[in-house]
Amino acid sequence: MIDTKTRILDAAERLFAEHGFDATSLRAITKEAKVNLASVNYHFQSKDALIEALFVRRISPLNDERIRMLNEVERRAAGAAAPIEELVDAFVRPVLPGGAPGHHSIGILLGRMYAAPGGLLARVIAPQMDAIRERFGRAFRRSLPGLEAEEIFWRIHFTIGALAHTLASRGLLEFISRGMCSAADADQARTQLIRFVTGGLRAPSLVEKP
Amino acid sequence: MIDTKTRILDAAERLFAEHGFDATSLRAITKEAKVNLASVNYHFQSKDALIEALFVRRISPLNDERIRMLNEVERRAAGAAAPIEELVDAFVRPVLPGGAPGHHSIGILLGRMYAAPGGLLARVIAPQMDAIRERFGRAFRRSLPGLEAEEIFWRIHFTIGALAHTLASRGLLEFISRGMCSAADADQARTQLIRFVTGGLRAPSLVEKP
DNA sequence: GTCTATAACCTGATAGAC
DNA sequence: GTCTATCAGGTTATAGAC
Repeated sequence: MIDTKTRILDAAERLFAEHGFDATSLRAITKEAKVNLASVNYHFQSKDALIEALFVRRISPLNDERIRMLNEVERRAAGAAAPIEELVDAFVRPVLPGGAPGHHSIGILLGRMYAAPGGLLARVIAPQMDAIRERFGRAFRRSLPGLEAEEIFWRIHFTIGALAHTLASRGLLEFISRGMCSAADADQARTQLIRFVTGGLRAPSLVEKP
Repeated sequence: MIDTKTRILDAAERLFAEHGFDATSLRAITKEAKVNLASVNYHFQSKDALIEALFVRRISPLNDERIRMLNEVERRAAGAAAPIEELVDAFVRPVLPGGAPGHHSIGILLGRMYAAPGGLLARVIAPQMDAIRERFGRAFRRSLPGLEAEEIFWRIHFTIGALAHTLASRGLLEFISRGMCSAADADQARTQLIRFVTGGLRAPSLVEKP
């Protein structure tokens, strides 16, 4: 039998992903988790704290996997600049469905969070992103020597946008393609995303070089 | 004096953008708009209907501007395939700040909506996107003859992702760049976005050609 | 740690006078 | 069209027995 705390987190993750944070009540969560209503406030202090705990549980192993893949990529490059495709793969694969063990609905919550009001991003994600920013920032600068630092930040920003949209968008791809493509196809999503993003990162600099 | 209906729409747009749909009560809206609480249910039927009306008011002129710009691009191309940069510009500029007259906070709402639960996308946006999908789909296919139809849909999907993220993301770029770049710089945002997306669209096809 | 019961409050929507 | 007053129901959070 799984313990109460974990069952609450699992149920909350599932329901938040499907209906959003505000539209999901603690009553719905405790009902889904088959636990008592008061147990949420016993194990967590509030609904907000539950939401934070839910992200913290997933993000740490997810970022560990990113760093592990990046280490592997750099090991293979043997001192040379790493191929952009492989850097992008290390960055996106762990958050895509099937990319890391034991994460289920967190992708859609992550994708939604970037646009969420209320400072969730600054409060929860940002503090855990220092190592990622440092390591991937350096790797991209090294593999994209023709770009200014500012341009690289803009392009990482757009990369995260394409990734977040792939994680969280509901039925848009199916709609624009009239059903020809499906965002649920995880292999296609990853392959197409990496190809697109790599092309974007490799685009010529906007800055005239002397 | 602006009429009540418009004042409600303006106040709702502003507050929804700042705090989200669920966290904004009708009471907060009527207070901000300096109108009576009951007038919301008189002019619109419900909160959901108000949200729909709010999008409908902005999307139509915005898509008209996209088509107008596309017409101009194709006129200049004089029968040849249009340059990708110009197609992307026609697609993104009208929704970016300053790109169309009289829209204020709608960008962040649009950007957020793609990831929103509750079928808002299917209910409100999709029905108004037929002309856009048709015209831009054809133009991109013509200007990207090396790509399969499926690949083009995937890449338009990622383009919308990067665009939505630029519209709605709150402080992420500032965070990853440690303040070097700002998403509030509309000219930079548009220029960088177009360069990145154009590179992504132009990336080589994943499909082997015989 | 787990339960019941309830406090204290806020919400969207509406009835009915003007 | 605009107002007041209110309904009916939901919400988070907590107090206190076990």
